[in-house]
Amino acid sequence: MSPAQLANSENLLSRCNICKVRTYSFCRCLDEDKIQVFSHISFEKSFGNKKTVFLQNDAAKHLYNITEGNVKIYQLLDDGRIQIIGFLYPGDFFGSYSNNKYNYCAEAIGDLKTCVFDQKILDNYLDENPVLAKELLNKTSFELTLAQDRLTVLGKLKATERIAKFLLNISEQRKRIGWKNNPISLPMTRQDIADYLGLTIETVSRELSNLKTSNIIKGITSKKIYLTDFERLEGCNK
Amino acid sequence: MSPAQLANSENLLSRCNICKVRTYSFCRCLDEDKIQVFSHISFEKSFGNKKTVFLQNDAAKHLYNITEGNVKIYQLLDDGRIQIIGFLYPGDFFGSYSNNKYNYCAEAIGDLKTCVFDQKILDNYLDENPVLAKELLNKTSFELTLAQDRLTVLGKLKATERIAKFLLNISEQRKRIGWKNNPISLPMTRQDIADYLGLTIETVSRELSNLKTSNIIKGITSKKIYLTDFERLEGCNK
DNA sequence: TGATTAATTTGATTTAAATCAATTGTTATT
DNA sequence: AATAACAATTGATTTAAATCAAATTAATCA
Repeated sequence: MSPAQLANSENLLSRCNICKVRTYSFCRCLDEDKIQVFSHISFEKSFGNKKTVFLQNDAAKHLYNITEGNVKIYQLLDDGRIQIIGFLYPGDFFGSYSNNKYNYCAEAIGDLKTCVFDQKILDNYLDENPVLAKELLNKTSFELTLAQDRLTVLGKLKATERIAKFLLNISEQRKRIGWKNNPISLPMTRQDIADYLGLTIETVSRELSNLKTSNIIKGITSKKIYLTDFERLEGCNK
Repeated sequence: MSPAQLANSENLLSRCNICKVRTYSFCRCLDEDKIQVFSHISFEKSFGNKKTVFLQNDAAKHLYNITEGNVKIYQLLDDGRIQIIGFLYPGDFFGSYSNNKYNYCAEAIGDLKTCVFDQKILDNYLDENPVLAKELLNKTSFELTLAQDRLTVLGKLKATERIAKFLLNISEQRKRIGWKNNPISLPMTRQDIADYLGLTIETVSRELSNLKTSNIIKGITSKKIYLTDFERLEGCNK
């Protein structure tokens, strides 16, 4: 029997067994015995492009793990200004573990598949499984360091530096989950990049054009970029 | 015997028993039995004003909990630019739980007392105490939401809005740890505020002056400010 | 206490990035 | 393939905040 057939016959058991992101998801810390139980406390949910997963201030009932696709999480100000908090990738989890309200909106970029956990059930599960609690703590701590690094980007870096760092970060992220780090793809729009970097769409576009004419990057399409000169790109952030 | 004398005679046992920040520190989740054991895995350490607790990229061996005083954590760019990641208050913990290097520098603002944990020992302790692991996860998740809120401040808010939000946040923070929320004190310098808000010292000074002439705040001293008009101050951040 | 140094405020000018405006390129639809 | 709808780029102008420059106020020390 193939893994997929096994999945069919044994149902939830093997959803985790054939999961492509398990090696870099927070559930990776569970052994085969535990994952059988664990697979029963989550379910799959898919979203189409631009579909909202949840809104800021919604009651935070669930925690999501990305198994396929991308997500943008963002905060909205009452006059419509948007700040994108992050772009998320397979293996990232989002939602809210500890608060009763979500702290941001979450929206699918392209087709999205997620593994969904009920916050309360997960919370109970953690009491019996300190390994998982520690793994979640590790992942959350790591998220926190990323957010802190981003504070420096938004607080101190010039437009050119922000763009350069953004491109390098995406390249790194790809490496981290085992994809080749060049060329990189930008699944989000220019407006998204602007809202992520605290810039305007025009500035993003201009800075990308500058990097192109300096032969530091090469545009394959507007959403696919080849990083020609890593050294000089790194030099853009002092 | 007074609690202090008891502390002396019974040593570490009672350091936690007389601890002033225990009700809002991560150790609050431990009952009396557990805290006796727990008190042995930490020790006290004090720092004078402007003393460095650790530097960015130092090996992250310890985790600190503030029992008295304030800390600023900041990132340094190689050309000397500074971004202050946060100002920390009694009951806040800092350092790095999951990474092997600290992600920021930490420096005392005024006299500082901390409760120090060895990262590895704490990590082992968590295996036996999922409650503590969950509490740390809760606190870290909360830190993450604060950092995310700050991304919006640095990415999207105007100078006036940043200052207004900053003052309101400090007022809230005081309430959270049970102090009266007005007037507020600003233990940090104007330069620190600027480096925290992604502004310059001149802009901070000017914006504070504007708020004063609009009778929204009143300067008692340069480090002590009375919030005269909360509504209009909140109105400053749309 | 006054002298010295440091911190803060206020003013004049410059500038990086925003805004306003138009054009070009890309994707989807009939 | 032509049209429409959307996304991205490029150009001209404005502006919020940075920079440059003093002046004022507060803190430290002999």
